[in-house]
Amino acid sequence: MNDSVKVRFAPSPTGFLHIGGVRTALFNWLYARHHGGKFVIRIEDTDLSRSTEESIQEILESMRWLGLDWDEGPFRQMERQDRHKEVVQHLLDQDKAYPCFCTPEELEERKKEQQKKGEKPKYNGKCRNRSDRPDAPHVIRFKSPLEGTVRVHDLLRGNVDFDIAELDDLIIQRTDGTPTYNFVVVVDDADMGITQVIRGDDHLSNTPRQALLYDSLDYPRPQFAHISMILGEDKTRLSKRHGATSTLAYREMGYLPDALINYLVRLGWSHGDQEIFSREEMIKHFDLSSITTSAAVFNPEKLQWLNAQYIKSTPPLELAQHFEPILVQEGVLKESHGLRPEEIAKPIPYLAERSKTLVEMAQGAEFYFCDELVFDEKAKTKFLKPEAAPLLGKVAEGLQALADFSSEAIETFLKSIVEAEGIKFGKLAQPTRVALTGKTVSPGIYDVILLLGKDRSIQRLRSACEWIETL
RNA sequence: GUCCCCAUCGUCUAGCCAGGCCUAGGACACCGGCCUUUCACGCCGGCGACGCGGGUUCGAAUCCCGCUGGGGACGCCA
Repeated sequence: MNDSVKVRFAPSPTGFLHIGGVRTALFNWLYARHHGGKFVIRIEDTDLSRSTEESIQEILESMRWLGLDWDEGPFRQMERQDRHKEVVQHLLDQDKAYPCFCTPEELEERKKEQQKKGEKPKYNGKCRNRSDRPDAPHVIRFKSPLEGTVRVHDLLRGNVDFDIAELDDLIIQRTDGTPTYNFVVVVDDADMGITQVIRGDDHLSNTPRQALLYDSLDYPRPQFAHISMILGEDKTRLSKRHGATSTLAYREMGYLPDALINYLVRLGWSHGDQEIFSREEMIKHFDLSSITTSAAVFNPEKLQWLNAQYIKSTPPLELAQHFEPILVQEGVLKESHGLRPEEIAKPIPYLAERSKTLVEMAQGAEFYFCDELVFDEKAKTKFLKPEAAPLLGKVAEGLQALADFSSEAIETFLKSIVEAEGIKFGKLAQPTRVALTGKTVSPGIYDVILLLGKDRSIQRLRSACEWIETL
């Protein structure tokens, strides 16, 4: 293991993990795996009012489903409070931080005034030099330098300069004694020995503040790489309205983790013209230098196409383990079905090339797994008509007599009927399809018969005939 | 408003750093055709972009400046 690389994914547990977060996690994971370094998960839960245990579990479950394994953690920042307090005290002792007694209301009012005047809203430094220490609620602010520039070196964008005058004295500890993000992120990254901070570019403007903190704490700064964000179709930040659905929702919609990962890796990263990457290939080729810095729009159609590719190329038995929960979810199978993976995998070869999601696949597999066939009413009235009955009867009879029950034999047999009757193949295939599957859409008709087996096929054909007679 | 980032087909991107090989390549989507027992798959073809204006240069998608546009940040959120 390469000790010189250690990266982290640091989600805040204030909701589910969405696509944007997954991509940040993925890039960190790939960076660690490519360099043989370590990937750690750290839960940024310092906002007590919004963090939930449920979110933490959902985030971790998402990571596991996606196969993004971590080497250390998950650490929780709240468990490191003593350390954070110690560092705050250290800053206080060195006169690099100070208590501020301004109330939120006061601050709010000043902010409004500044905005009215067209100024950048900033703390005015009121408590920066006050010498009294009243026994009143207060926050701790970092005593930022007043002038100069901070140069942040970004691995993807080069040097970015910020005017210190744009910054103000940020709060590092709240009134309730808990530390704030910009402060803990510095302390934790430094303590944990994080070497590269790869995160969304919404953090780029926080970086000068953090850089200043690193400097005044005498910590070496890590390297920074700010990747672009993923935008919704309207080109605004991903939100609940967009594709910012929970990662686990994609699982429910029938997406494969590999497809999602593959889709996401190509958002902002490329390796020539290659579109499909195995994990090994991604790890092998992943490189910060082939990352684009412009924002990417989330495109569900391409994700769906990739999903279809993965459904087609994943071995049936392997696909079965993802397919089974979807079959249950879609009500095709009962939770207590007791079927072995081999049995679940049976219809997959016939369904894979016509399914974009596992949900579609489950619907297509209904005829195979159900005991009682459910008919599509339109299909029934259109194809199960009196003139179809004799044909269906002949198919049933012929199948009964078929010694060699193979796809080829079935084909030869069905074609012989078509020839004898002097009809088009579709005239026979469609009613048969409806009789066997209840739908007008299904795998190839020989495959359907083969899949169902002789007895079930004959039984369904017969009951279709019986139904026609009741007309 | 201030600061920061970004800018190639509708979308993801290659090309840009080391200017000519670019009448700009690939992929998704879309359109047309072929295949065909349904739906698909697949195959073939088509549509479609260097935001604008200045420079630098023999030559610019590529370098520089400005503009415009988009995004982000400006929380006792992360």
